[in-house]
Amino acid sequence: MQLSLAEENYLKAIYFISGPERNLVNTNAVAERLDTKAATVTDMLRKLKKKGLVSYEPYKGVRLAETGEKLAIGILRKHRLWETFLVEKLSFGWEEVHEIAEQLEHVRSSKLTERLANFLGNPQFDPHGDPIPNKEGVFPRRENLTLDKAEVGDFLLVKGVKDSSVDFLNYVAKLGIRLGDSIEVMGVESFDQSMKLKHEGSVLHLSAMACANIYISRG
Amino acid sequence: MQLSLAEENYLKAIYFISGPERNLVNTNAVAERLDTKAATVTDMLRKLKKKGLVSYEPYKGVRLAETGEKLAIGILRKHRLWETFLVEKLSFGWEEVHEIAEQLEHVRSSKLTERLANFLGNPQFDPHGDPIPNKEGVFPRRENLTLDKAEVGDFLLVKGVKDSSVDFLNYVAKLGIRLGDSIEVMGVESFDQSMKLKHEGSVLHLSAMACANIYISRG
DNA sequence: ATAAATTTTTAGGCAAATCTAAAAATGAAT
DNA sequence: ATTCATTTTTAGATTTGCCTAAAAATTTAT
Ligand SMILES: [Mn+2]
Ligand SMILES: [Mn+2]
Ligand SMILES: [Mn+2]
Ligand SMILES: [Mn+2]
Repeated sequence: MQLSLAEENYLKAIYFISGPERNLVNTNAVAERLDTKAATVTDMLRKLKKKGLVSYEPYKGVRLAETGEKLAIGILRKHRLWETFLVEKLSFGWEEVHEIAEQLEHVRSSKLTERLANFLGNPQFDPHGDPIPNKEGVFPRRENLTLDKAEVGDFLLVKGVKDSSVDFLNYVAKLGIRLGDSIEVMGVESFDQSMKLKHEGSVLHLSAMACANIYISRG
Repeated sequence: MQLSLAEENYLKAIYFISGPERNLVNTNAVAERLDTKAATVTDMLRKLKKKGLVSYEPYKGVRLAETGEKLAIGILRKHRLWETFLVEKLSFGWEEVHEIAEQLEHVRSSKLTERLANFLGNPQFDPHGDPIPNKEGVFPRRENLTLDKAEVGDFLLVKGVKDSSVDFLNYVAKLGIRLGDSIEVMGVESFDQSMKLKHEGSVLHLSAMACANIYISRG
């Protein structure tokens, strides 16, 4: 199946919006995510349906068909591999790579994808801690535990970020927090749930909102 | 200037057809190279002219304007850098990389291009021995001497291939000839100008046609 | 110098992906 | 159960890149 760039982006958008529960996705949600108009989305949904990539009933919503999901995951795999390449091999900052990977993910060559994965040491997670599906589309397991759920006295490892906006990524980088770092919860302010943390020997204060966007694992 | 993929391919096609002498390029030549129709080319030439990227007079021909040439060389730089990456880092064969580089060359990010160049050690020549222009668009010098011009007794170094077709690249690879190898001319058959060569200790026979497509330098 | 062949452009269309504006369906509120 | 608001689709255009067929210009041959 030879997809256009636009079709690939629609599949990926539907994949993300529908989430792990594979919910029905609204036309407007797709339009907003792709920064386009609802009428444009309707056109594309009919096209994707005709190609058998989604199930779509007018006014009801859309969800990925099996083929569509396979393709979406394939594009996601490429996206995250390229992001890893850019950070690990070309020394890009983790806030710079998404935009470039949005282009690279559309390069068609399964041999390239697999050679790249191998060159990178078959990474399981991308620079933001997001799981990279393997060639068969299977994701490595990751606890979806965020820092705000931790308790005083916990010793934790930083596993990823939930919010991958440039602003948040820059903020986390400025704090010196990197994936794999260990953090100890020293206290939680009951007024606003902000946290006092020990990180690399020094003490940090993070808002509840920031904590809710950092993935961690226990010990 | 934000170019479409099609526009970039036209600029590159005109660049190659016009050659180092910057000759006027015919509509049909562009159509043939891009595997499209003359009428389509005419449309695009008017568009590129309006953008100031080419000078074009109906029925006369087209040539790149300064901006157009700069852009074409920039795409060529990316193409050859990606080819180098694929061969050097991902162990692709030199006959496989052109097609993939045709896609990668359109990825827009000057930071990516320069990081990639740096990662590769700022190579001067691509896997086919073709010169890689630097960031300013300046090409490294290469003698355009081919093996068929050499004489008996010459000691030579293989510098590149003139014909980059998959067939020829496979043939040269099968012979075991690689860039940088040294070759000694043992004899030239006066009947058909085929050459008897010493390469890596053994003796090779190459047709005049093959020899005319191998770039060499003297000692 | 004409005629024939070739090249190039023009005319008219088509498919993909987008838009705006209007109509229709759905869902929420009285 | 109507009415109102929101969501979604339809209708009608636009732009880009491509096509075929016909016309026009240029080049080549007689
Ligand atoms: Mn990303
Ligand atoms: Mn990522
Ligand atoms: Mn190439
Ligand atoms: Mn090359």
